[in-house]
Amino acid sequence: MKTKKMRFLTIGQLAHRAGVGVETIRFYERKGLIAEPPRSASGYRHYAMNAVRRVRFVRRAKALGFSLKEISELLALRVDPSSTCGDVRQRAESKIGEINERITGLEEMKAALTRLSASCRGRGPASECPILDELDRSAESEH
Amino acid sequence: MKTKKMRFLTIGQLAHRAGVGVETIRFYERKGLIAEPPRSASGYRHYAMNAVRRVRFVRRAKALGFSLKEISELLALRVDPSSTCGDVRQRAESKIGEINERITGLEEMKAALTRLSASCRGRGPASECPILDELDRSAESEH
DNA sequence: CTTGACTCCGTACCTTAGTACGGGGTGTAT
DNA sequence: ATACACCCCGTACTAAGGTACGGAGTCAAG
Repeated sequence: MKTKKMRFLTIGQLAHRAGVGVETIRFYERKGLIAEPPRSASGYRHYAMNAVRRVRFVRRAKALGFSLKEISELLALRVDPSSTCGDVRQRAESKIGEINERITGLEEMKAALTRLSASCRGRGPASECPILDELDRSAESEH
Repeated sequence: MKTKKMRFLTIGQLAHRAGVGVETIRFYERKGLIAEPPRSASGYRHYAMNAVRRVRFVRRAKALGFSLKEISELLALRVDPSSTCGDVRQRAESKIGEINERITGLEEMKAALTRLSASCRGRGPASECPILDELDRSAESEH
């Protein structure tokens, strides 16, 4: 347990500060989400302090529903001088659209399940359950 | 292309009628979602007509948000004489709860993204985009 | 100078729900 | 009798996002 104040972070320290596992850092590096840091003579990764921000960026973007692939595109936009703020906003908006679609799908599932659930008084053997019956009984939607 | 009226279905016919691929049928069999059918002398699967219903049951339950594992539990309930209709309904209701949680999570993402998106007027280089800035700038929620 | 924690690397494994592949046998229409 | 569609099986691969493993090297403290 070394806690000497250093100008850089080891991979374990970075992982800890960013709230992820060490393996996750190396995984993100392989995916190109964080840059390969300089190495010590013995090959240890030495991260600058702001690497924490970078990892947290990834985590926050993920929490907003972006995939790692999309996150690396977002990061590429930032670096590319020909890309604009509008490009970024466009991505945010299309992600909102995606989320809306997913919500709609879930609402539909929920409505169907609610209807099914209401059809069942909860008495009697499962073999006669109207829920299972209806799943079984043939089939509007498909084919 | 044989369309002679038979009392059974080949795997391809079953797949076609159920609206899935042949490989999916074999996959469901491996997963225990559909029973292993009798075989012809040469090893071909011979499905009873009601196998179509079974496959469609799986597809419909999946469309309602159940995983294949959960679907096999549902199917097990139906066969188990000690299980009741209430057990089935309970599963439906806890799935509704799960869906509600997912919706809530998506609503939160959406709200956060909407706020971010509004902070960006869409002008200027991506490197100065307030959306990226905020993703970058440190960090309430984690750690 | 040894112990224990940490790091390196490559590779394999996990989950979910399939899809694809390759080499072989079968069924049937022409 | 031969073409062609269909079926068999086991295995590997896909996507996403990591997690785990094993053997080796390294670092700092006691």
